[in-house]
Amino acid sequence: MNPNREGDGWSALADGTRRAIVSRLADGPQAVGQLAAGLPVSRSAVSQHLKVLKDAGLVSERAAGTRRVYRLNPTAVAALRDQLDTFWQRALASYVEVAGQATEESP
Amino acid sequence: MNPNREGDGWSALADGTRRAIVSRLADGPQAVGQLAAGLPVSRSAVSQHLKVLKDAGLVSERAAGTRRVYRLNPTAVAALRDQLDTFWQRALASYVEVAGQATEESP
DNA sequence: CTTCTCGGTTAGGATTCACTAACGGTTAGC
DNA sequence: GCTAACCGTTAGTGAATCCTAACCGAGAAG
Repeated sequence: MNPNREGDGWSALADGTRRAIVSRLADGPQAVGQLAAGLPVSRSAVSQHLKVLKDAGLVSERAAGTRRVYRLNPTAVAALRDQLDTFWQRALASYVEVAGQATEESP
Repeated sequence: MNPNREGDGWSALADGTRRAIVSRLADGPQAVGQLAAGLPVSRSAVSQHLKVLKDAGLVSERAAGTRRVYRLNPTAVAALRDQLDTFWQRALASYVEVAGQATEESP
C-alpha cells in the first residue's frame, strides 16, 4: 500500500505517457482501445496508467456497453493548479518582501 | 542530457520531499542547512533534491559567502500552472460540447 | 597555520516504477 | 449455444530513483 494520498496527483502526472493520456482525455472522453491506438504503448500499459489516474482522482470511469469510457476530472486538475498557484503567489510575496527592504511599499 | 525537458518539472514535483522543499522555498530563500534542519532527511538528500530542482529550472542558486542560498523560480512554477490550466480549459470545453448535445440545462 | 563549519560528490543498497506477455471474464452478434 | 471483440488483472523483468554513509574542498575564526 502506498499511502501517498496527497502526492497521488503529482506522481500520476510525473509520467510522460500519463500526461499524454490526460492531454487526450482533455479533448474528450475516450475508451481504452482508442487511447492505446494513438499511443506507442500496449493496451495493458494504458489500462494500468488509467488505474493510476483513476486512483489519483484525475479521471473517472463509466461503463458503456462492453467498453469503458474514461473522462478527465476538471476538479482534480483545478486542485493541482491551485496548489501550484499558491506556490507562485507565495514566491511573489517573498520577492515583494525582499524588494520592500530597499524601498517602501506602495499602495 | 535528459530528453524530458518539459517533463522535468513534473517529475521534479513528483517527490514529496521535493515538494516540501519547494513549499519552504516559496516562503523565502534558504540555504541547504536551513532546509535540512526542517526536514526529516539528511543534508545529502536535500542537496541532491536541490540539484534535481535546479536542473528542472524550478530553483536558482546564489552563492553567499560559504553557504549557498536557493530560491524558487516563479516563472517555472507559472509555466507548469499554465499547462495544467490548459488541460482544465480543454476539459471544460469538451464538457460544453457534450452538454450541448443534451436538451436539459440547469443553472 | 590550524581548526571548524558548511556544502557537494560518490558508492552502495533497498525500494518503486513502467512495460510486455499471458490469462480470464464480459458483452454483442450469428 | 458459440464465436469474436473488448477490457481488466496478474506475474515477471529491467531500469530508474531515493536514501544513508563516508570522503573531500572551500571559507571563516582562533
